[in-house]
Amino acid sequence: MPTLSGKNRAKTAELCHALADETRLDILDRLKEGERCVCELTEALQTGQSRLSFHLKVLKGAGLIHDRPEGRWIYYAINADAVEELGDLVASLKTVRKTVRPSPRC
Amino acid sequence: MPTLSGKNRAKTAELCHALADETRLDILDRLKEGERCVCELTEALQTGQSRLSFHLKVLKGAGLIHDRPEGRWIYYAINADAVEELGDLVASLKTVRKTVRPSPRC
DNA sequence: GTGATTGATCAATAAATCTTGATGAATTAT
DNA sequence: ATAATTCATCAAGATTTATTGATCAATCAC
Repeated sequence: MPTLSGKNRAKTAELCHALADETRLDILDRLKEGERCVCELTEALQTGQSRLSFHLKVLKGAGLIHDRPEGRWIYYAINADAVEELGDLVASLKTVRKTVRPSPRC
Repeated sequence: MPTLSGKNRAKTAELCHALADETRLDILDRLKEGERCVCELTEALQTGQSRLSFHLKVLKGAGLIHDRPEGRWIYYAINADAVEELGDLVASLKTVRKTVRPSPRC
């Protein structure tokens, strides 16, 4: 349960950092259709293989995707658990207290 | 509705980037208790005012927080709408298709 | 008015991130 | 065995982001 506080904060930041890039969001968008190998993604995103590999590594490092080597190919797919964790974060942010405060002093 | 695709992608990336920093997560965690002025946050986070101001600007730029100037103080608070948008992103990521694929060729 | 406080902004530096092209390991085809 | 394909990794450079200290405008107290 990665929340805003405690030692999970670093993990939450890493998760969000992985999502903080248009190329990586694009990758995730493709993976929503199901697992894809790197060459398929390279073709789809029209970009360099090295560049794609870098972003896949970031996504994998954050736990958002996982890979499944099969012969010459490596298939990547969205990790549902990580999405759950992200949901927890949103839920946590929703527990905002109604601002009932006496005029504060600084 | 900021999803993974289309022109909203940039906005989604900005939203996630704002969350991709431990200091900013810390700020949000404090703001969950209700609105706070900068000097309160500076006190709570034990950090420089300039540094805090920078991160507040990032959060505000992403729409995650809003400010309310009152006399000498500026109160910051979480923007519930932005949290909703984040929820949409998570929902979007949950619509992952079951990987039913014939062995693909590259 | 003077002086203190709140908070933004700027300039300079430091640090992290991204991109590109090259190389190399592993697998498959011939 | 040789050659081609898939993909990771590395080094170098460019671009972004974050930190620090200084300055400035606005508000409030006296």
